[in-house]
Amino acid sequence: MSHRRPVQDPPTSLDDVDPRVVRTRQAVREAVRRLVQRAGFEAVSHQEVATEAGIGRATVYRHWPKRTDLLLHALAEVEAPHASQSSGELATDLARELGRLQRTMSSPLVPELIALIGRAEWNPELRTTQTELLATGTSGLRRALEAAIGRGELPADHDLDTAIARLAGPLFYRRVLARAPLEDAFVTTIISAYLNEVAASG
Amino acid sequence: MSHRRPVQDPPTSLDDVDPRVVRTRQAVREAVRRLVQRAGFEAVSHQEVATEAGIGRATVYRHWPKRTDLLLHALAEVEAPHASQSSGELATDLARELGRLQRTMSSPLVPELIALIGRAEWNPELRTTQTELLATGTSGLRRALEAAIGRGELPADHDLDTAIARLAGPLFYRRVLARAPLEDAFVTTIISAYLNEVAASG
DNA sequence: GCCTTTTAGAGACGAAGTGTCTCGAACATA
DNA sequence: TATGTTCGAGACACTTCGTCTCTAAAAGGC
Repeated sequence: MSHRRPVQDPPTSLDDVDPRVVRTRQAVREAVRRLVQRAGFEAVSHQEVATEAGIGRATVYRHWPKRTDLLLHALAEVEAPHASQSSGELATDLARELGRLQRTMSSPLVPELIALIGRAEWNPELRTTQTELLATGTSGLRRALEAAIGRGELPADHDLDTAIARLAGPLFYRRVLARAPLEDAFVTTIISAYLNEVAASG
Repeated sequence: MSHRRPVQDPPTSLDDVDPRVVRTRQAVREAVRRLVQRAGFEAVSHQEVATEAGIGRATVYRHWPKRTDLLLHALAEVEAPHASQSSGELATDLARELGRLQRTMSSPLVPELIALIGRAEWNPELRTTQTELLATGTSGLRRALEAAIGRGELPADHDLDTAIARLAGPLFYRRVLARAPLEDAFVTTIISAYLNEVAASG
C-alpha cells in the first residue's frame, strides 16, 4: 500500500514516514469519514474527497487510484481486538462482549458498512475486508464461549458459529433492519434467553 | 407513480393500460433485475438499463427520472403476504414461517437489498420501502407468535419484536454477515433454542 | 545551511457519462 | 381512418473521470 520508494534511503518501516504523506493520509481519512457520515457512501468520490480535505485532486488519485481504496483506507483503523481476559463466568463475559458489540454497532458508520457488505458480493477485496472485520468483531465473543466450553459451562459439542449467530444476530437485526436503538434491556434479554436455553438443554 | 394522463379517455385504474407503457415497464423491470444480479446495484444507470432493455434512453428518463425510481420499480413486486392460517401449534407455525424466511433470504438479490438498506439512511423514500419490506417479510412470523399468545402457549407479556429479532436475526446474521448458506439444520436449531427457552422460563 | 529527491497542488486535456430537448415514426384507441 | 400518445434516435450543453505535465514546497542526507 506504500507508494513511496525513496532511492537514497528507504524508510525502515513499511509505513510512510514522510510528514507530507502522513498529513495527506490523515486528512483524507478524516475527510472520507465526514463525507460518509454527512452524505453517505455514494458521496465519496476522488473529487469530493479532495475538496473536503482541501488537497489536490491528483494527490488523491496518486495515493488511492480506486474508489474502494479510499473507503478501505478510512475503515482500516478499526478498534483493536482488546484481548480481554475471561472473568471465569460465562454470564459476565457475555455481558462484556455483547456490550462491546452494542457500542460498536451504535456507530453512525454502521449503515454504510452494511452498504459496503452488500456490495462485497462483487468485490473480492471488499469481501476479504468484511471477513476480517467480522472475525475481529466477534473474536471476543468466540473466546468467551471457548473459555466456557473449557470450564465445562457449555457442552463440548456446542457449535460456536451458531451460538455467535444467536447472540450477535438479534442485535444486528434490531440495529440494521428494525432501525431501533440498541437498548441495554434488549441486550440483557438476548443474553438471558441464551443462558436460559443452554442451561435448560444441558 | 403513473406518468400517463390521457386527455381523451383516462384509464379506469391507476395503472397504465397502454400496451406500450406496460411493455416498457416490464422490460425495464427485468433489465434492472438482470443488471443487479449480474453486476450489482452500482451497474444500474439509466444508460445501462436502456441498453439492457433495448429501449431508448430518453424513455427511461421519462418514466423514472431518478435512479432510485428504477430500483424501487424493480423491487416493488415483492411476494404477497400469503396470509397463512395458524396450525394451532407454535412449533409448526415457526417451522413454516422461518422456512419461508429461509427461502426468501436465499435469493441472490439479498446482498443488493442489504446495500439498499444501508443507503436508506439518507433516502426517506427508501426508508419507507425498507420498513414495508420488513413488515411484510415478518408479518407471518408475527401472526404465528400472536396466535401462540392467544392460545396461552406464550406468556401474554411476551415481547414480539424481541422474539422476532431472536428468530430472524440469526438467519440474517448467517446469511449476510457470515455469508454462509442457510441450511435446514441451522434453522431447526434456532427454532428449537427459542422453544426450549420459552418453555424453560415460562 | 546547502543540495538532491520526492511530494503537493494547480490546471489542461480527452473520454465518458448525465440530463434535457426535439424530431419523425410507430402505435393504441375511438 | 383520424387523433393523440409513446417510442427510439440523436443533438446538445454540462459535469465528472482519470491521466498528464509543470512548478513550488518540503523533507532528509551531507
